[in-house]
Amino acid sequence: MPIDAEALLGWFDTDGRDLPWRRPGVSAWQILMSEIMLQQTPVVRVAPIWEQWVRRWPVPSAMAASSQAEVLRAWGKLGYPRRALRLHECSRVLAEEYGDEVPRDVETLLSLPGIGAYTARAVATFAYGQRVPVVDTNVRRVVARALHGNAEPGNPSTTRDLADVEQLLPENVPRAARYSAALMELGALICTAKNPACLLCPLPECAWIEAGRPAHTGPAKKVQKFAGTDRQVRGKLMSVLRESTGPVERAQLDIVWPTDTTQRDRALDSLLTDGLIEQTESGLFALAGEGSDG
DNA sequence: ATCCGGCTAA
DNA sequence: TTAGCTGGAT
Repeated sequence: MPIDAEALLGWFDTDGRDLPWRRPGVSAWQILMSEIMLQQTPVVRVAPIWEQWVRRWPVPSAMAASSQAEVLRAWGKLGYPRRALRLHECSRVLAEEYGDEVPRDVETLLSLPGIGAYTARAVATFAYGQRVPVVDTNVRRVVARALHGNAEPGNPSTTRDLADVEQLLPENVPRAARYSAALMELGALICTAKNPACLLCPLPECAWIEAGRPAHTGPAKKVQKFAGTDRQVRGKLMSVLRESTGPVERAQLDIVWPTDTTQRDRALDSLLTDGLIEQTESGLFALAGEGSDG
């Protein structure tokens, strides 16, 4: 049972969000920046940072000319700062090896740092209007429900979902690109994880509705903890270095997590390993690339 | 508590 | 294939 393109696109025209990276004239590089920021991060938190970044780094070479520390500071509290580091590296590769432009084909996009299965296809579709299946968490949920009649996606592999969406895409290329955006939008606004707004859903047919909205069967998703984890400690350590204007003493870092010194040391070490921070010759700590020119 | 337009290393 | 990675809003 297909997901009706006419109904979905009509709804997207009237009810789709006017997101800044969907405006006409936004470059592929700027769309790529938005996609990296949107990985695991809500739209409302990304939008203001993205607006700053498109002005500050309108082309890859502009970002490549900035230091890692500058990029990490501008990243602010978006979270998962390894994304910022990879985007910076990506900008360097684009500037040096691709003539300061974003490649169009999925295979090449996949080879770039920080770009995986979702982001490569998102850029190919949203920046270049190609007919490529784009599968994110929203699309997986919509397909699981409307197509297969399941409350939630089953296996974590997206291979099946890519094949499903490939089948769903309209043959007309620009129409297929809009269909992908609309499918994601439906999952973000209507077919949400909790309390889906089925009464507002534009789809004339939905296998999940027709099955009586059965509950999810199978293992529950693992809950991702945050409080008390190394991630929280890393976040606190990074915050100290972001807010400082230069290298800081070890003691400045120690005070943000005084309880568990073993965990604190482990977190600090992992930041060094990830290349997010560095230690100066005199033993002070700083954001990566703090000393390099930008 | 739960959810965000995932990627990478192992 | 899975674990680990951030932080804010609801």
